[in-house]
Amino acid sequence: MIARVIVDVPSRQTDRPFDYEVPEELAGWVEPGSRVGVPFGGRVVQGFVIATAEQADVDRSKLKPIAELLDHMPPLSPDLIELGQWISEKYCCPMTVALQAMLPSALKGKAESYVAIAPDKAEAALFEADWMNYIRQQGGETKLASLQAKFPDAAREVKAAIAEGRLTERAAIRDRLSVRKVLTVFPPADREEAELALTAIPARAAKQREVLRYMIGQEDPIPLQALIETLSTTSSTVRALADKGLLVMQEVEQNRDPYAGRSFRRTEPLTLMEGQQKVYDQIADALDVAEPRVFLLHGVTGSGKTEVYLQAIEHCLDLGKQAIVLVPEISLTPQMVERFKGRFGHEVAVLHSRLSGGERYDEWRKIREKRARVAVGARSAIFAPFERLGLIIIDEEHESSYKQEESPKYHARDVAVRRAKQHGAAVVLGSATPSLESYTAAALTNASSDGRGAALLPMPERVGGKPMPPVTIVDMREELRGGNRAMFSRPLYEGLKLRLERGEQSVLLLNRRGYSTFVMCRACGYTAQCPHCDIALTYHQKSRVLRCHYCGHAEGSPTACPSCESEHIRFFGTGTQRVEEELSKLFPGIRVIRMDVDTTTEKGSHEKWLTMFGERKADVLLGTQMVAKGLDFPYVTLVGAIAADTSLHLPDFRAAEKTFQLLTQVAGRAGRHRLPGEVIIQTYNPEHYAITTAQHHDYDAFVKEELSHRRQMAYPPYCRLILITLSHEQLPQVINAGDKLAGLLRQSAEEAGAGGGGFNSRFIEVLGPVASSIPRIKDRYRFQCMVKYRGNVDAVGIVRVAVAAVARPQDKASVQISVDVDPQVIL
DNA sequence: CGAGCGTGTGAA
DNA sequence: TCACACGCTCGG
Repeated sequence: MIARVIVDVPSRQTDRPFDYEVPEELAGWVEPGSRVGVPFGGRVVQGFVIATAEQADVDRSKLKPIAELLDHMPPLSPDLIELGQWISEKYCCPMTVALQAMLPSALKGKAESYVAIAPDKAEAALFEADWMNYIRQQGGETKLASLQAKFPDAAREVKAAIAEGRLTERAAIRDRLSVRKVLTVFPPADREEAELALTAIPARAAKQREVLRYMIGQEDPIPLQALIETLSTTSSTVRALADKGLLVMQEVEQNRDPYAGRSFRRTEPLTLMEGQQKVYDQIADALDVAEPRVFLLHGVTGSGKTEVYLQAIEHCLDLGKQAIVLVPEISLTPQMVERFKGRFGHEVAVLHSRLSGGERYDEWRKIREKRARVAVGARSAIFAPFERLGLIIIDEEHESSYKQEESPKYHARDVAVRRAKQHGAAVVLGSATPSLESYTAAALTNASSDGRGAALLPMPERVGGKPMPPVTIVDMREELRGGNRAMFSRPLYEGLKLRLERGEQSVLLLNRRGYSTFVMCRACGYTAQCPHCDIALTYHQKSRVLRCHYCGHAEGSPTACPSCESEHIRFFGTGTQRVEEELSKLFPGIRVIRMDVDTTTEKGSHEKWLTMFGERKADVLLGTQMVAKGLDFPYVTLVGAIAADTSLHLPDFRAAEKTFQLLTQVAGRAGRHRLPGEVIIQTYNPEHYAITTAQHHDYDAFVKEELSHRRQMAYPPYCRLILITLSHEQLPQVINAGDKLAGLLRQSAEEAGAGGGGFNSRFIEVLGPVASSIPRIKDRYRFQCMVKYRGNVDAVGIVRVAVAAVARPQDKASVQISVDVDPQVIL
């Protein structure tokens, strides 16, 4: 038998299957999806079997055998292999990168070298070197790495021994992590016999007696460690009993359950409101017919989307299928997990980035081994290895965290639609502020109603008929004219004061971390820049350093201008740290929790701060966009956006969309319960449509305006985009490669017969090369080309060919090229 | 990507 | 004449 193997060497020229002989003894074990170790170019690497065959692609004598099989159960199923193929094509990445992205990183094995004493040379005891003795002690074989560590000076001798054949070398793939095993003690099988034996234990072995007596009274096996602790004894006592055959000790597989010891209160389905019921019925119908469908659930904040999700999942499980729920990383809080665990108990597997590698692996195995039927997780949970997928829910579908920034640069929404197609599953995209891509897909579908695309499910009312909180826009230019130069406008100041007096809570949003955004000399105009990136340094008050938010570079803050030596060097712009300081000045004794990347890097800290806030141990929750999402606290009655414009002027065609979404989301945090809420937005652009429409919670008005802008500028959803970024340490190299790439792209575009310009059904246009918006990051210059296209054009294919041609000299000095396919309209 | 090989260069 | 450095090719 032949196996087609994708080797784990992520490069353009090895991105194709290689054929291997399947050894006789593995014939029944190796199947598509198996993970194997194979000899490749003089070493052993990890690989994935993507197919098996009888006939090889190449001369059979060239074939090498598979060296080892790495798992009993193939980690990939055929549908995931197919999905990997699709990802690799669509997002322009090597197949192995796509496949690896679908698995927990624990399954990324590295080759390890072992050396053994050659069997026929075993009598060569003449070699009484201490390293040789060491190998013998280890049972005749040991890791080369540990030999190197213990006997650093023996390198020459060991090498010689291998060369002469006195030692044999073998390579094997070792996983980063394995199943955790715990030594566990089992109660005696025959209690009467054990009782009898108890009397036979000598009087001086009091501890042994105690242990045995305890174990006789025990129903379940308990971990050795726990036993030792409860009876304050030692392992030798227990071992002695085991040696006498009175107790059994065994390695037992242990799941690292991140939610162990936490009980979740079981919840029952709630009665749905009329609006919810209508939406639920449509999803349930789709589940019954088991055809691929996409729904866009447009529900305002607080409209009860989650309950609809839960009941849809329940229906899906009743049909004998499984479900995936994606939520943005940031809202994977215990509260969120609790809702799912509360309804579906231990059948829920939770996958997110704050889990340790081992925990993540164990949750994944729970799915693979069919012990879980619901997966709740961030982006990568879309790859949960279910066999009969019935339903995929993507909550807050507009969130940008569904797009992976590293290769493979996939968008979970697009992958979800593709997976649903494979399984005949339904996709439910939920949001209060749907992305324009999804919204137009739904609008087009409803117009044509041919069953393809996305069906729109509106839920315009809040549960309990709660009104949306009133939103006040404060024009900061007016404030300035009125003589207020502070960061808080008078209305926001008054609002905060009132909340403090009433003992209510406030949430403040500022999309800039650090203390100040830039440092400038008032005398000569010098600004502190990062020496490695073309970006201003941010001052951090606590550590008193200037830090680059792109590469992490840090330097001491200057007291005098490094350029003109003037002392008029000042900090400008406002970051979260500065707001915190200002709050303490204005309201002495105020309790502020600041949440940004600087305060939430520690594991569990995010959760800790939110719990504190929920227990009303703080008056104000101040943070970057992470405070905008999914929080639900009854005593929050004021929400303030300190500088709504921060995200409005970013060099991104989605800037207005992101601003609208952020403001709408954060506004939804206020007054969700008994106490009425209020929202204050400070801005220098009070008449901008992203802000005025957010003020009135008017999604439709925003979309109308934004779509007309997109149409004018020919941006998505009116076209598709591919952004190609080139980077290199040397500027001329980047410019050169950029020109060459753009030339090739234009040539292919022309050959594709779709000339630029206009809105004809087929077009492709190449823009650039131009310097990227941040022209240098980490000492690398950056240029970019953009490909805009519409209709039936294989733009990704054209890009792939052009990139391959430019990146040909594959030494490490060559220009790095990254291809970023913009999330596409679902159809 | 990385091992191995061929070519070329330099020092004895 | 040999040692090593560099770059290219190829891997099953």
